[in-house]
Amino acid sequence: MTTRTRRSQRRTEALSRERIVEAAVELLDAAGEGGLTFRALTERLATGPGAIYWHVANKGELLGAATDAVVAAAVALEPAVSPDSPQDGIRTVALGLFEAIEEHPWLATQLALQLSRHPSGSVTPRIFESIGRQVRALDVPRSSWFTAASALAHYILGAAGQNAANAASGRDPVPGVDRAEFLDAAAKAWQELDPDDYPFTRAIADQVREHDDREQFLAGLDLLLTGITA
Amino acid sequence: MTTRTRRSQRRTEALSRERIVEAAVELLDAAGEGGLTFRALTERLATGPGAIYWHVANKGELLGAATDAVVAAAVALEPAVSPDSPQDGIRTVALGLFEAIEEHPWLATQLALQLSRHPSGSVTPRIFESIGRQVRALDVPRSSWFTAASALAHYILGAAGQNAANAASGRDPVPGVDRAEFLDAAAKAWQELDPDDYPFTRAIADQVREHDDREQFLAGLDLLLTGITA
DNA sequence: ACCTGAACACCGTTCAAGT
DNA sequence: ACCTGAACACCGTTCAAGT
Repeated sequence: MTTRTRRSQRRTEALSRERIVEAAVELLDAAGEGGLTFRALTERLATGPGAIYWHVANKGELLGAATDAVVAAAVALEPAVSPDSPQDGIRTVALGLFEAIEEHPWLATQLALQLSRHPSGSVTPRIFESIGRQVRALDVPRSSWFTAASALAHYILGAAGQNAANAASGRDPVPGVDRAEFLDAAAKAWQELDPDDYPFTRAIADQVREHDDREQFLAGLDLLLTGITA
Repeated sequence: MTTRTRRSQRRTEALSRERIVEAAVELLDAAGEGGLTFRALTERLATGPGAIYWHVANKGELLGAATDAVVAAAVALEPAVSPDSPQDGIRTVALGLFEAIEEHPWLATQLALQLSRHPSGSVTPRIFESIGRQVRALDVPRSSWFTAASALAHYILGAAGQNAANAASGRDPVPGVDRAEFLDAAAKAWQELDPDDYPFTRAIADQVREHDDREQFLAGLDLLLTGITA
């Protein structure tokens, strides 16, 4: 069950912060939060814990750097295409983050941690900037910029985070947990709730089974965009 | 620096799942995620780890139960007042969750975990139901219920989560970290960003310093409500 | 300046044994 | 049925020592 190590022989290139962060992301992708340990990291990098601590202060900083690296890659893509409209630009940014969390489900929790606990770090401004540029292009007064950008960031990160597990199970080839089963189990559980306490949740349980995460995500985003430009 | 134990003598009441969850919430409130350990728990409950494992399966289940208990208390309050309008009802539910995260900052991360990894658990339907009831009272077609309720849940939890640290530092009497300083530091860091890379973020840095979390939260919520009822 | 690896304190969890 | 507490495997982190 343990991942086979690809390099138990001596490493050739020198260690670097970049190389360490790269390995951390790989471990997180492969086995989630619990997969990132200093022992797994030292094995993969063919080194000792002291070497890693020379380049990063502690595990928290390493998680922050891994989060920043993935977010930077996600929001850096968009300048490539010039959107038809500001609305389209916002959809592109939003989908970029949505897909980043889809590929790296551990990102959802880390994002919540980074944004709330370290707002002066690099992750928060990066996300704020890419959303904000599109907001500025929207036809809203300057005094509304901050509110609009905040609301969009909250919605996008909230939605992306909550879809993380769904999305991950959708591409996961691990036996026993595919997307249809996952949604089916949730829908079934919701339908068996107490009718007196949960009338609404029961009433929409069937829509849960049929819905598409991405469509749902974009539909909600459009509701917010409508409100902003109203 | 360690919290003084209140009961090192033998406990009088029998142990119960409820009592354990209650102690877990207290530890989480006092010292955050890191504060909840089985050792701290056994000391506080004057028992051994085996006794706790008789009532809960593992730490994950305990965190889930603590989260559910706090959320249940937060959303249970609202039937007491009957809202003037569905919009007002949604604001009440939203503020209830906002305040719960304000009082229990660890809730932000746990909510993200519960909602994404365990959607068939008790937390997700609880939140969905309290939002959904108000949505149903809104004048929107049945086919839009699910989208509207989802969008609201995403926004509310995303926003509440990202405000968690701000809010906590606002009431925290711990020396060196009060709310004004915290926001000031963030605003200052944003103003020193590279002008070429971060024009938007720099431009609104001063609004960060002056904004009120709760007003901002409600303003964003109203944008979404406008979009839903448009 | 950069790396090694043994050692430390602490963690979640188990389980034979008690009542 | 419920609880005890020693023990186990594993974790993040440190640090004297090497190059």
